[in-house]
Amino acid sequence: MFFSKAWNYSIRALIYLAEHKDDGPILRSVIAEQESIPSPFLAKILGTLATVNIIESTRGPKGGFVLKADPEKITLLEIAKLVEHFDESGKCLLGYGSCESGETCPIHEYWAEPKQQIMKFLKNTTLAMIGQLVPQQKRIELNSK
Amino acid sequence: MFFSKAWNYSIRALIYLAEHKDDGPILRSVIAEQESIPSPFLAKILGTLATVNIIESTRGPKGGFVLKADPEKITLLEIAKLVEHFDESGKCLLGYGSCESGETCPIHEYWAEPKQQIMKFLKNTTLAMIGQLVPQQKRIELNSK
DNA sequence: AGAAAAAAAGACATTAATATCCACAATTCC
DNA sequence: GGAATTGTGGATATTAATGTCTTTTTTTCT
Repeated sequence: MFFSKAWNYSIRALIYLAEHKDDGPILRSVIAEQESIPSPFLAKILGTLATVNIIESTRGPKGGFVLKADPEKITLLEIAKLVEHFDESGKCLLGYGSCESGETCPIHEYWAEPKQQIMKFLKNTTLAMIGQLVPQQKRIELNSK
Repeated sequence: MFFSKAWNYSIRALIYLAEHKDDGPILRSVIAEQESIPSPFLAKILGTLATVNIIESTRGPKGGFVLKADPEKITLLEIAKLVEHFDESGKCLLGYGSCESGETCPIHEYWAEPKQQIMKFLKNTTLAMIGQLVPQQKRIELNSK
């Protein structure tokens, strides 16, 4: 899968919140159902997103979650670093120590291009870009797994 | 890390065996020490590689493991499929079902290029290519983690 | 003030990957 | 044939990610 479920769920929850930015606080239970995310697990994710002020939470009746950050500025990389231990360093794929101290191990010759593309994807893709592109209907049926 | 430890260990063990192709059977304990791989874990990996005839095992004194397959034909993808559950399908990064039924979800627009590069890397990189390029000395110090 | 709604927090369970250990089987050497 | 060596297989432990449950705190509404 390349990225964790937590990352996957985070992006989907944020897209949902972006689409309902003006509807007032959204219940976790609603996001969980609409996006097929385990509700208690989502609670933790939303908690994390709230602590770094990407979203805002309010308690009590009429409470819920609202997107606070600018979707143009939320990148996939930021979420990856937040909810999983994403390794942004140039660590060698095979774990050879020499690659980090200037002298690159030669598997880098082959890995460099894919890696660069992945980083570009994570850095340059924003929530706004995804949200715009994913029409509501297409997201209704989710994978069972 | 993108790829599992099992994958990482497999590649490194195979490179070691490729370099000692003509030295007769190599002990698991030697590979484990030289490549800093947990010996009992390596046992399982070597077992897996042996069952699909990539390597050959012999028991008893003077026993050990010998590379059997042609390094030119062992690809990184083959190992990934063998020792981890590598998902080669075009499954949507965000888990949206529509992507698999012809209509691609629009995050694919951004993910397509990195994904293609990764697959190219895995399919086209062979053990022979890595082994040739990695000089012995460079591989001595391994990452602690 | 009291009841209900909702998030927050923390304990607990499950699963998969990683790692270790031990008994067993096969082989070699004497 | 017996002892030592080495892989094989199965049981178990550890860790991290995922998933669940319960209690507490905050807020709103009556």
